[in-house]
Amino acid sequence: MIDTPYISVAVALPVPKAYTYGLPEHFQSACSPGVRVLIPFGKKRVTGYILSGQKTCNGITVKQILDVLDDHPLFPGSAIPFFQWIADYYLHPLGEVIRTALPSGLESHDEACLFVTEKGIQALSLKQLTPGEAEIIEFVQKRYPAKLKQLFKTSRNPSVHALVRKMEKQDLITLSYVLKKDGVSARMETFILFQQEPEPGSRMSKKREKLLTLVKEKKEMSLIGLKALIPTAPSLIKPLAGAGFIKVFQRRVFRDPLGDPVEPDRPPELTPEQARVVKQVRDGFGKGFSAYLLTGITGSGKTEVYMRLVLDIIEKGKKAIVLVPEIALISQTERRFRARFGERVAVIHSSLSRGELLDQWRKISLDKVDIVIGARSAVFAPFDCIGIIVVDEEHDTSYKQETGLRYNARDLAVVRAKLAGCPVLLGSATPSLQSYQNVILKRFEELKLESRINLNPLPEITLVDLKKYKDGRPDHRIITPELSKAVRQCLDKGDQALIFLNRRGFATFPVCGECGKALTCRFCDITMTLHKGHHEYRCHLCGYGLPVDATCPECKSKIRPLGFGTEKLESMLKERFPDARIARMDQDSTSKKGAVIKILKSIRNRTVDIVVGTQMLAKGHDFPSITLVGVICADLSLSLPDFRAGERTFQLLAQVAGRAGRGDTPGRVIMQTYNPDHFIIEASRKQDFQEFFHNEAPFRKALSYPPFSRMTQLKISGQDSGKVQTHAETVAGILKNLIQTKRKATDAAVQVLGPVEAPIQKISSRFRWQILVKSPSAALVNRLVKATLDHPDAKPKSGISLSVDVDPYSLM
DNA sequence: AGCACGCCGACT
DNA sequence: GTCGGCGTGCTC
Repeated sequence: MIDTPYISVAVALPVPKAYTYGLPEHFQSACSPGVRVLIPFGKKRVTGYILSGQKTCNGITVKQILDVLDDHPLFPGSAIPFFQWIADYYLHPLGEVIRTALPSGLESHDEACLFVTEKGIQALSLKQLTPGEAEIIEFVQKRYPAKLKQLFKTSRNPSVHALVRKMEKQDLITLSYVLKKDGVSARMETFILFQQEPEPGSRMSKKREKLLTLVKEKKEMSLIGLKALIPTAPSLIKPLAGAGFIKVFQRRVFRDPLGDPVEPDRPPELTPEQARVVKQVRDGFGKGFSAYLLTGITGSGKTEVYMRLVLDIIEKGKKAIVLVPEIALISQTERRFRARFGERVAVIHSSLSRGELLDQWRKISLDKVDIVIGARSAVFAPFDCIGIIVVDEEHDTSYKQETGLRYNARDLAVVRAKLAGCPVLLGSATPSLQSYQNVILKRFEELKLESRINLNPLPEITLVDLKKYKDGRPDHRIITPELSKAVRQCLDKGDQALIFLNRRGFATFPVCGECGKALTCRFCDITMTLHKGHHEYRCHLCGYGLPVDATCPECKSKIRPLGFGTEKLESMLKERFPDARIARMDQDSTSKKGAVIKILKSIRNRTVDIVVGTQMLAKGHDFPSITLVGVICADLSLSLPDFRAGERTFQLLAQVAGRAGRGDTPGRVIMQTYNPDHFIIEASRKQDFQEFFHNEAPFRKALSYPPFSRMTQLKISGQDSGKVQTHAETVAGILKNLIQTKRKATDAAVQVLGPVEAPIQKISSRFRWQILVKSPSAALVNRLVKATLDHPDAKPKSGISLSVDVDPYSLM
């Protein structure tokens, strides 16, 4: 309920501010913050989000809202300061922030559509039209409504734009705006309600009688449920309803995304260590914001700690948000929460359909659940009264959204907890440098779990120096004799092995046999990868493909398939271990729906002996019967031109190694590397986060990289490489100018690096340049970048786009 | 974003 | 001389 004559509305468009609209009295009762409204904006109608009521319109002429789109707010009013914080911090329009936070497919807006007039139809049948005109009329007649945008996209005629205008003037066609409906809506189901008994002695068919008895027993049944018992039910209900015995009505139901049921579990007794950690966090309940970093090796029971704390919070009548990394399929953690809390959990996950996602969202905002568990977007869950936020595997890169609003859900979890005045618990076996630095700075409190549950020993990790095979048989550089022997032993014992290689495809470095040039993508600045299974070379950035028999574009000679990925590795293993059943898990083998489940099931049911895969294998799934893990090349990601390459490598290796021996038998890990002495390889061999941290931190500090500084990256891209460069230089010029003029006002140092060409200079025919702004003060970076973006000359000219990445994860 | 208003080149 | 290109500016 809003009882003011005006409302402040955020528009789901890239406009920087909120707008004031008139609120007719008959809409007031349906309105509150978080409800969507249909508003006239410029020439069109668009979706807006109500932010607040307003007593005055401050003297501006306002328009009235046209309609109210929800019967219940999509987010609580308490979330608005959170959204506003995000808009300010990430320099993103508020309306777009809200749109990103809400389930997709909720925006309705007008679309320009074409219609043919009488005159147009006549002209067409009298053949008075040019072929171009006739084509447009036929296009419009073929689809209804005919979207203008679609016409522009499909037509090969470059001057359709002008032609359409001309035809409109001649009254052959008309243009008007049609409201595009919501992509998804609530699902309705038919229910049957018992009304009254038939008169005694009245005659009725057996089937009708049976149906009536059933409904009477249950008082109310869904048609689907009834159909399971009486297949002909749909045709029976009409006459019964006509006679007044039953009533048929529609009611909205929730789609069930959880599918297969999960066995409920009982909370086990906590280890003394777990109990201590739980107590420590619990003691802070009700005392406002506090942040904890829970560190503990794989298998030390972090999930159980989360579950206890969450239970405690919901018993106090508050809500909990649990964030987990985005992985293919539902993770082990999600499954365990469902097993423990059942119906009280909503799951937000990328594998949900849009409709299912909307249902989960409604369940949350209608207070039907107490816990939300999900990937990064779950941080926006529309709870009003949050008691705890948990971020599992807080170092995981999937918390960072890499398109549009480039937020980091782990950071936002901390902000939301601050605003909600509740604790936030970040957990990881391999914390991010950022979070551990926060422990050192006493912003976070560290909680440790040091022993493994059941006292299972950690796997034994052996390094194999690949340098000693560099002049030997080429295949020994891929599968070394040491690894080969270990796999053989593992197979002979009837155990399973996991072989990890973070590179997919068959040949990853196809090179011309004559001129020695690498086969690169036409549209991107990278080498293509040979995928034998798909019979083509593929670009991993834009998807462009070339046939397997492609020749060198320069000299037309044969291409030599150098370099190896998972596909080649799989075939080599098949050759070497012909008796083993081998499965491969990477983006290529799991593109079909249900493929991931199939592979995971075959691992669980032990119908495969060796599983080969990329980092897809390393995350989130539990493989109790794997006793051997082989890492083909531990240094692959070490040499990337990115200051976080080392951190990522350490986390990945530690995680992969943790897959070995989670069952009763201790595991073994063979890690092949060209740099056995590198501190990152050494630290991951020992699974020693402290060693990694104390070696990595000084390097970051010396170069003033995060966590010792804050940075924002500006990315400039476009098809014309010259224009991109010019604009990048313009923007950098504005930045440097601002620093000059503001120098006296601040003593904190700011560095501007660039503009430089991005490490990958071209993706999908777009050239890329970047500028990095770095300073110990996040606020200063924020102010500077904001001022730069506000400068009129910074606005990208046509064909150029400028995007802002605050706290970038990857500088590629 | 999308659309209108407003200033410069190739056509009647 | 106009039609139509697309470069800035606004949308309650």
